[in-house]
Amino acid sequence: MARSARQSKILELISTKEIETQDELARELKNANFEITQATISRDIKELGLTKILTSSGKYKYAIVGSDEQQISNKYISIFREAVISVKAVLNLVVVKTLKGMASGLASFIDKLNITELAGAVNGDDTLMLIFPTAVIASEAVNSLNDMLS
Amino acid sequence: MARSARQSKILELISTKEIETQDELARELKNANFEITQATISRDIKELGLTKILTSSGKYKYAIVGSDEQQISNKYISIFREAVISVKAVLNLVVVKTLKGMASGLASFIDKLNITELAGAVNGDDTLMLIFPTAVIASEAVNSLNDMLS
DNA sequence: GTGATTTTTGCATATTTATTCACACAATTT
DNA sequence: AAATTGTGTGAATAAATATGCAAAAATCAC
Repeated sequence: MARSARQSKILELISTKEIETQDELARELKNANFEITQATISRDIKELGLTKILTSSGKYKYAIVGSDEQQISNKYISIFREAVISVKAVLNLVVVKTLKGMASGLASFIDKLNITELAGAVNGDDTLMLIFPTAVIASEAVNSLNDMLS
Repeated sequence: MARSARQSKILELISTKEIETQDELARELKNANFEITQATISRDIKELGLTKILTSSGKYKYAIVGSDEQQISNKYISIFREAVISVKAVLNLVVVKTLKGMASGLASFIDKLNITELAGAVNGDDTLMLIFPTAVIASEAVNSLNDMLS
């Protein structure tokens, strides 16, 4: 479990902060109580298919980026499976319960999916809320998500 | 001029071969008669905003990838300007004459633009041909391209 | 539980990439 | 023409990243 939690945290960190190096990521993870070395981060980054991209300010930062094929998903789905406890629709909302601390990493990933009907997403520590335009679309989304989990 | 030609060649190389390191790119450039060191390639790669992405086989290779903002274009447009001699429509085709050797680098770049109406593109050494569904669309494309050049 | 097997990790180091510094050359100013 | 300024480059090196290998941790079969 620690592995997925750490990778989920990595997704969160790179999407909320401008992480320039793996050492920097190591320090951030240390703050979040993941005691880990640069070597392991290098491996995580490869698994997650993350890469450095150039920002407008001329610095490089890590980001989630489409790989060659759209085969990225597989690794993410497996993190998804480990992190998610339940998925339910409430009116036009989808509420996803996750293990503690993993909601934000998941949110970053879902953002990258560019789901057209998704109006927005907010998250706490162990809950992720997806906002859809209608209840019908929300319940369809619950079905797709549950399919992905099984 | 050598600079743009070299960078154009880099675009061609990374889109036709799986280039894994800057040293490898240096060797390929040497074959194409660009005598250059890894240091300069590092700088070219940063200017072009290229990054390594993970291929499905688990190797890293260099690729053109969307940067943070869509500000990539600027550098490419300047290569474009130096390379292009003329742009003309012929029926539903657009024929772009370029300096010798620069047509294929340009083709790689145009592919990345994901122009929806563009049915396809082929190139020789100094000519690039863009195939559009109709003559009207082709002549509109000529106008946009000429705008970009002025 | 025990032992066998697989996975994950750190350490040390190899490999790869970015940068500093010095210099060559071109364009511009005086 | 000489001085100045700017740009591009390589050599050397610093910085960042990937990896071979051994050990630790987790998982599995019994």
